Amino acid sequence: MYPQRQTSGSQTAGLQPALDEFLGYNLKRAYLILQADFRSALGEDGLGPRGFSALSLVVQFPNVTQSALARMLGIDRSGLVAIIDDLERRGLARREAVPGDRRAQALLPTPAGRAAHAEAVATVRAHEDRLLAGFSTDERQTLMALLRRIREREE
Amino acid sequence: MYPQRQTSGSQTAGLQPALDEFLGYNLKRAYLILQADFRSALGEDGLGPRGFSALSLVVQFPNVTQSALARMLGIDRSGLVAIIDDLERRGLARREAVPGDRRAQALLPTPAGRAAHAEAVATVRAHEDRLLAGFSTDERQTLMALLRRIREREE
DNA sequence: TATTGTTATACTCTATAACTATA
DNA sequence: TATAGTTATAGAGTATAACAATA
Repeated sequence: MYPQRQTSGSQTAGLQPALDEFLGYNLKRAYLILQADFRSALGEDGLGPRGFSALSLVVQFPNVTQSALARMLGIDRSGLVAIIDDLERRGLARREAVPGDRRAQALLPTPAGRAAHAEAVATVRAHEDRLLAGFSTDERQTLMALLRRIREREE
Repeated sequence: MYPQRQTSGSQTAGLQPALDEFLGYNLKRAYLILQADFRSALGEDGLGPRGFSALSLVVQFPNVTQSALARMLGIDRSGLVAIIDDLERRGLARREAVPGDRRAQALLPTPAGRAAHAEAVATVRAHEDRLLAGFSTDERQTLMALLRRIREREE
Protein backbone atom coordinates (compact mmCIF):
# COMPACT_ATOMS: atom_id res chain seq x y z
CA MET A 1 0.00 0.00 0.00
CA TYR A 2 2.81 2.40 0.82
CA PRO A 3 5.56 2.27 -1.74
CA GLN A 4 9.18 2.17 -0.71
CA ARG A 5 10.43 5.69 -0.37
CA GLN A 6 13.82 7.18 -0.89
CA THR A 7 15.25 8.00 2.49
CA SER A 8 17.34 10.80 0.99
CA GLY A 9 20.32 9.83 3.07
CA SER A 10 18.29 9.94 6.24
CA GLN A 11 18.37 7.69 9.25
CA THR A 12 15.26 5.69 8.70
CA ALA A 13 11.93 5.36 6.87
CA GLY A 14 10.49 2.10 5.80
CA LEU A 15 6.92 1.10 5.14
CA GLN A 16 5.31 3.44 7.65
CA PRO A 17 2.67 5.93 6.63
CA ALA A 18 4.38 9.01 5.25
CA LEU A 19 3.05 12.49 5.83
CA ASP A 20 2.87 13.37 2.17
CA GLU A 21 0.54 10.50 1.45
CA PHE A 22 -2.24 12.47 3.11
CA LEU A 23 -4.42 14.67 1.00
CA GLY A 24 -4.73 17.30 3.69
CA TYR A 25 -1.01 17.85 3.90
CA ASN A 26 -0.50 18.14 0.16
CA LEU A 27 -3.49 20.44 -0.08
CA LYS A 28 -2.11 22.70 2.62
CA ARG A 29 1.35 22.92 1.11
CA ALA A 30 0.01 23.56 -2.37
CA TYR A 31 -2.31 26.24 -1.01
CA LEU A 32 0.51 28.00 0.80
CA ILE A 33 2.65 27.99 -2.34
CA LEU A 34 -0.17 29.45 -4.41
CA GLN A 35 -0.98 32.07 -1.82
CA ALA A 36 2.60 33.25 -1.49
CA ASP A 37 2.91 33.54 -5.25
CA PHE A 38 -0.42 35.34 -5.43
CA ARG A 39 0.78 37.94 -2.95
CA SER A 40 4.06 38.56 -4.71
CA ALA A 41 2.21 38.79 -8.03
CA LEU A 42 -0.15 41.47 -6.75
CA GLY A 43 2.63 43.34 -5.02
CA GLU A 44 3.51 44.75 -1.63
CA ASP A 45 0.36 46.80 -1.08
CA GLY A 46 -1.77 45.11 -3.70
CA LEU A 47 -5.12 43.64 -2.91
CA GLY A 48 -4.32 40.37 -1.19
CA PRO A 49 -6.42 37.22 -1.59
CA ARG A 50 -9.29 38.42 0.59
CA GLY A 51 -9.61 41.82 -1.05
CA PHE A 52 -9.42 40.25 -4.47
CA SER A 53 -12.11 37.71 -3.66
CA ALA A 54 -14.42 40.30 -2.15
CA LEU A 55 -13.94 42.75 -5.03
CA SER A 56 -14.51 39.97 -7.54
CA LEU A 57 -17.85 39.08 -6.00
CA VAL A 58 -18.89 42.73 -5.70
CA VAL A 59 -18.16 43.16 -9.42
CA GLN A 60 -19.93 39.91 -10.22
CA PHE A 61 -22.91 40.60 -7.97
CA PRO A 62 -23.36 44.38 -7.61
CA ASN A 63 -25.76 45.38 -4.84
CA VAL A 64 -24.92 42.30 -2.84
CA THR A 65 -25.29 42.92 0.89
CA GLN A 66 -22.45 42.41 3.32
CA SER A 67 -24.10 39.46 4.99
CA ALA A 68 -24.74 37.76 1.66
CA LEU A 69 -21.18 38.39 0.58
CA ALA A 70 -19.82 36.98 3.83
CA ARG A 71 -21.92 33.87 3.29
CA MET A 72 -20.55 33.46 -0.24
CA LEU A 73 -17.01 33.79 1.06
CA GLY A 74 -17.64 31.37 3.89
CA ILE A 75 -16.56 33.80 6.60
CA ASP A 76 -18.38 35.50 9.45
CA ARG A 77 -19.96 38.81 8.55
CA SER A 78 -17.99 40.56 11.29
CA GLY A 79 -14.81 39.74 9.44
CA LEU A 80 -16.03 41.31 6.25
CA VAL A 81 -16.24 44.80 7.72
CA ALA A 82 -12.49 45.39 7.61
CA ILE A 83 -12.26 43.95 4.11
CA ILE A 84 -14.92 46.32 2.78
CA ASP A 85 -13.41 49.20 4.77
CA ASP A 86 -10.17 48.53 2.93
CA LEU A 87 -11.81 48.38 -0.49
CA GLU A 88 -13.58 51.66 0.31
CA ARG A 89 -10.36 53.27 1.47
CA ARG A 90 -8.77 52.26 -1.83
CA GLY A 91 -11.72 53.75 -3.69
CA LEU A 92 -12.61 50.42 -5.31
CA ALA A 93 -16.02 49.80 -3.74
CA ARG A 94 -18.65 51.70 -1.81
CA ARG A 95 -21.54 51.02 0.53
CA GLU A 96 -24.97 52.28 -0.43
CA ALA A 97 -28.30 52.33 1.40
CA VAL A 98 -30.78 49.67 0.36
CA PRO A 99 -34.24 51.16 -0.41
CA GLY A 100 -36.31 48.35 1.04
CA ASP A 101 -34.26 47.55 4.15
CA ARG A 102 -32.60 50.21 6.24
CA ARG A 103 -30.44 47.70 8.08
CA ALA A 104 -28.62 46.50 5.00
CA GLN A 105 -25.75 47.99 3.00
CA ALA A 106 -25.52 47.27 -0.69
CA LEU A 107 -22.02 46.95 -2.08
CA LEU A 108 -21.06 48.41 -5.42
CA PRO A 109 -17.83 48.59 -7.35
CA THR A 110 -16.62 52.05 -8.34
CA PRO A 111 -15.40 52.62 -11.91
CA ALA A 112 -11.88 52.50 -10.47
CA GLY A 113 -12.86 49.26 -8.75
CA ARG A 114 -13.96 47.69 -12.01
CA ALA A 115 -10.73 48.77 -13.65
CA ALA A 116 -8.60 47.53 -10.75
CA HIS A 117 -10.50 44.27 -10.80
CA ALA A 118 -9.94 43.72 -14.52
CA GLU A 119 -6.25 44.40 -14.06
CA ALA A 120 -6.01 42.15 -11.02
CA VAL A 121 -7.76 39.35 -12.90
CA ALA A 122 -5.15 39.54 -15.64
CA THR A 123 -2.36 39.53 -13.08
CA VAL A 124 -3.82 36.58 -11.18
CA ARG A 125 -4.34 34.66 -14.42
CA ALA A 126 -0.71 35.25 -15.31
CA HIS A 127 0.39 34.11 -11.85
CA GLU A 128 -1.64 30.91 -12.08
CA ASP A 129 -0.47 30.25 -15.64
CA ARG A 130 3.12 30.65 -14.47
CA LEU A 131 2.64 28.29 -11.55
CA LEU A 132 0.87 25.71 -13.69
CA ALA A 133 3.27 26.00 -16.61
CA GLY A 134 3.92 22.27 -16.63
CA PHE A 135 0.22 21.36 -16.62
CA SER A 136 -1.78 20.56 -19.71
CA THR A 137 -5.17 22.20 -20.20
CA ASP A 138 -6.68 18.86 -19.40
CA GLU A 139 -4.75 18.50 -16.18
CA ARG A 140 -5.73 21.99 -15.06
CA GLN A 141 -9.38 21.30 -15.68
CA THR A 142 -9.18 17.98 -13.90
CA LEU A 143 -7.57 19.59 -10.87
CA MET A 144 -10.20 22.33 -10.76
CA ALA A 145 -13.04 19.84 -11.12
CA LEU A 146 -11.72 17.65 -8.29
CA LEU A 147 -11.27 20.63 -5.98
CA ARG A 148 -14.79 21.83 -6.74
CA ARG A 149 -16.09 18.43 -5.78
CA ILE A 150 -14.41 18.76 -2.41
CA ARG A 151 -16.00 22.18 -2.04
CA GLU A 152 -19.40 20.61 -2.61
CA ARG A 153 -18.88 18.68 0.60
CA GLU A 154 -19.49 21.88 2.49
CA GLU A 155 -22.93 22.09 4.03
CA MET B 1 -13.81 30.77 -22.41
CA TYR B 2 -16.11 31.39 -19.46
CA PRO B 3 -19.28 29.36 -19.67
CA GLN B 4 -22.64 30.91 -18.93
CA ARG B 5 -23.31 30.61 -15.28
CA GLN B 6 -26.50 30.25 -13.38
CA THR B 7 -27.26 33.51 -11.66
CA SER B 8 -29.15 31.70 -8.91
CA GLY B 9 -31.80 34.38 -8.87
CA SER B 10 -29.23 37.10 -8.42
CA GLN B 11 -29.06 40.53 -9.92
CA THR B 12 -26.40 40.01 -12.52
CA ALA B 13 -23.55 37.88 -13.80
CA GLY B 14 -22.75 37.44 -17.44
CA LEU B 15 -19.54 36.48 -19.14
CA GLN B 16 -17.21 38.11 -16.62
CA PRO B 17 -14.46 36.16 -14.90
CA ALA B 18 -15.96 34.35 -11.94
CA LEU B 19 -14.09 33.89 -8.69
CA ASP B 20 -14.45 30.15 -8.68
CA GLU B 21 -12.69 29.82 -11.98
CA PHE B 22 -9.42 30.57 -10.20
CA LEU B 23 -7.34 27.71 -8.92
CA GLY B 24 -6.22 29.65 -5.86
CA TYR B 25 -9.74 30.22 -4.65
CA ASN B 26 -10.85 26.61 -5.09
CA LEU B 27 -7.66 25.43 -3.45
CA LYS B 28 -8.23 27.67 -0.45
CA ARG B 29 -11.84 26.65 0.03
CA ALA B 30 -11.04 22.96 -0.34
CA TYR B 31 -8.18 23.31 2.13
CA LEU B 32 -10.39 25.01 4.71
CA ILE B 33 -13.01 22.28 4.38
CA LEU B 34 -10.42 19.57 4.87
CA GLN B 35 -8.81 21.32 7.80
CA ALA B 36 -12.10 21.85 9.61
CA ASP B 37 -13.01 18.21 9.15
CA PHE B 38 -9.54 17.14 10.26
CA ARG B 39 -9.94 19.07 13.51
CA SER B 40 -13.35 17.68 14.28
CA ALA B 41 -12.08 14.17 13.47
CA LEU B 42 -9.19 14.46 15.93
CA GLY B 43 -11.35 16.06 18.57
CA GLU B 44 -11.42 19.09 20.81
CA ASP B 45 -7.97 18.71 22.34
CA GLY B 46 -6.57 16.33 19.80
CA LEU B 47 -3.37 16.96 17.96
CA GLY B 48 -4.30 19.51 15.32
CA PRO B 49 -2.75 19.58 11.86
CA ARG B 50 0.58 21.01 13.01
CA GLY B 51 1.10 18.58 15.84
CA PHE B 52 0.09 15.67 13.65
CA SER B 53 2.51 16.71 10.91
CA ALA B 54 5.37 17.24 13.32
CA LEU B 55 4.75 13.95 15.12
CA SER B 56 4.49 12.11 11.82
CA LEU B 57 7.89 13.36 10.71
CA VAL B 58 9.45 12.62 14.10
CA VAL B 59 8.17 9.05 13.83
CA GLN B 60 9.30 8.82 10.22
CA PHE B 61 12.70 10.39 10.87
CA PRO B 62 13.70 9.79 14.48
CA ASN B 63 16.66 11.88 15.63
CA VAL B 64 15.77 14.67 13.25
CA THR B 65 16.86 18.06 14.61
CA GLN B 66 14.43 20.91 15.14
CA SER B 67 15.96 22.98 12.36
CA ALA B 68 15.75 20.11 9.90
CA LEU B 69 12.16 19.40 10.88
CA ALA B 70 11.21 23.04 10.48
CA ARG B 71 12.74 22.99 7.01
CA MET B 72 10.72 19.88 6.10
CA LEU B 73 7.54 21.52 7.31
CA GLY B 74 8.31 24.74 5.48
CA ILE B 75 8.07 26.91 8.59
CA ASP B 76 10.57 28.99 10.52
CA ARG B 77 12.43 27.10 13.23
CA SER B 78 11.24 29.60 15.86
CA GLY B 79 7.70 28.49 15.22
CA LEU B 80 8.55 24.87 15.81
CA VAL B 81 9.49 25.42 19.45
CA ALA B 82 5.90 25.68 20.64
CA ILE B 83 4.86 22.70 18.54
CA ILE B 84 7.54 20.47 20.08
CA ASP B 85 6.82 21.89 23.53
CA ASP B 86 3.25 20.74 23.06
CA LEU B 87 4.24 17.25 21.90
CA GLU B 88 6.55 16.99 24.89
CA ARG B 89 3.81 18.17 27.26
CA ARG B 90 1.57 15.44 25.86
CA GLY B 91 4.34 12.89 26.37
CA LEU B 92 4.47 12.03 22.68
CA ALA B 93 7.98 13.20 21.81
CA ARG B 94 11.15 14.24 23.59
CA ARG B 95 14.27 16.27 22.94
CA GLU B 96 17.62 14.57 23.33
CA ALA B 97 21.17 15.87 23.18
CA VAL B 98 23.05 15.18 19.95
CA PRO B 99 26.47 13.58 20.60
CA GLY B 100 28.33 15.38 17.83
CA ASP B 101 26.77 18.85 18.10
CA ARG B 102 25.94 20.43 21.44
CA ARG B 103 23.78 23.12 19.80
CA ALA B 104 21.30 20.69 18.31
CA GLN B 105 18.38 18.81 19.83
CA ALA B 106 17.41 15.44 18.38
CA LEU B 107 13.71 14.68 18.39
CA LEU B 108 12.41 11.23 19.23
CA PRO B 109 8.94 9.76 19.57
CA THR B 110 8.08 8.16 22.90
CA PRO B 111 6.35 4.77 22.88
CA ALA B 112 3.14 6.66 23.69
CA GLY B 113 3.97 8.94 20.78
CA ARG B 114 4.25 6.03 18.38
CA ALA B 115 0.95 4.64 19.61
CA ALA B 116 -0.79 8.00 19.42
CA HIS B 117 0.61 8.48 15.94
CA ALA B 118 -0.66 5.12 14.72
CA GLU B 119 -4.08 5.88 16.10
CA ALA B 120 -4.11 9.38 14.65
CA VAL B 121 -3.11 8.01 11.25
CA ALA B 122 -6.10 5.69 11.30
CA THR B 123 -8.39 8.54 12.32
CA VAL B 124 -7.05 10.86 9.64
CA ARG B 125 -7.35 8.14 7.01
CA ALA B 126 -10.97 7.62 8.00
CA HIS B 127 -11.61 11.36 7.84
CA GLU B 128 -10.11 11.64 4.36
CA ASP B 129 -11.95 8.55 3.17
CA ARG B 130 -15.20 10.05 4.42
CA LEU B 131 -14.53 13.36 2.70
CA LEU B 132 -13.53 11.68 -0.54
CA ALA B 133 -16.32 9.12 -0.47
CA GLY B 134 -17.49 10.08 -3.96
CA PHE B 135 -14.01 9.83 -5.47
CA SER B 136 -12.69 6.77 -7.25
CA THR B 137 -9.26 5.43 -6.37
CA ASP B 138 -8.08 6.80 -9.67
CA GLU B 139 -9.47 10.27 -8.98
CA ARG B 140 -7.85 10.35 -5.56
CA GLN B 141 -4.48 9.42 -6.97
CA THR B 142 -4.81 11.96 -9.76
CA LEU B 143 -5.64 14.70 -7.28
CA MET B 144 -2.69 13.80 -5.08
CA ALA B 145 -0.32 13.67 -8.03
CA LEU B 146 -1.41 17.08 -9.30
CA LEU B 147 -1.06 18.64 -5.86
CA ARG B 148 2.41 17.15 -5.48
CA ARG B 149 3.40 18.72 -8.78
CA ILE B 150 2.37 22.11 -7.44
CA ARG B 151 4.44 21.44 -4.35
CA GLU B 152 7.43 20.81 -6.57
CA ARG B 153 7.21 24.43 -7.64
CA GLU B 154 8.57 25.41 -4.26
CA GLU B 155 12.22 26.39 -4.34
C1' DT C 1 31.22 34.02 10.85
C1' DA C 2 27.45 30.75 10.71
C1' DT C 3 24.12 27.71 12.95
C1' DT C 4 20.89 25.85 16.82
C1' DG C 5 17.45 26.57 19.87
C1' DT C 6 15.03 30.02 22.11
C1' DT C 7 12.36 34.25 23.38
C1' DA C 8 9.95 38.52 22.51
C1' DT C 9 7.18 40.67 19.55
C1' DA C 10 4.05 41.85 15.94
C1' DC C 11 1.00 40.94 12.24
C1' DT C 12 -2.68 38.49 9.68
C1' DC C 13 -6.81 35.96 9.65
C1' DT C 14 -10.69 34.52 11.79
C1' DA C 15 -14.30 33.55 15.32
C1' DT C 16 -17.35 34.77 19.31
C1' DA C 17 -19.98 37.79 21.83
C1' DA C 18 -22.27 41.83 22.46
C1' DC C 19 -24.36 46.12 20.92
C1' DT C 20 -27.65 49.24 17.82
C1' DA C 21 -30.94 49.85 14.62
C1' DT C 22 -33.92 48.03 12.22
C1' DA C 23 -37.36 44.23 10.53
C1' DT D 1 -37.67 37.48 17.94
C1' DA D 2 -34.61 37.66 14.18
C1' DT D 3 -31.40 40.02 11.06
C1' DA D 4 -27.65 43.64 9.29
C1' DG D 5 -23.77 45.96 10.29
C1' DT D 6 -20.46 47.05 13.67
C1' DT D 7 -17.05 46.87 17.50
C1' DA D 8 -14.16 44.72 20.95
C1' DT D 9 -11.64 41.02 21.92
C1' DA D 10 -9.21 36.76 21.81
C1' DG D 11 -7.05 32.92 19.72
C1' DA D 12 -4.52 30.55 16.10
C1' DG D 13 -0.57 30.58 13.10
C1' DT D 14 3.34 32.60 11.37
C1' DA D 15 7.40 35.69 10.63
C1' DT D 16 11.30 38.75 12.07
C1' DA D 17 14.78 40.11 15.02
C1' DA D 18 17.66 39.39 18.58
C1' DC D 19 20.27 36.56 21.96
C1' DA D 20 23.40 32.84 24.09
C1' DA D 21 25.78 28.78 23.24
C1' DT D 22 28.29 26.35 20.09
C1' DA D 23 30.42 25.24 15.61
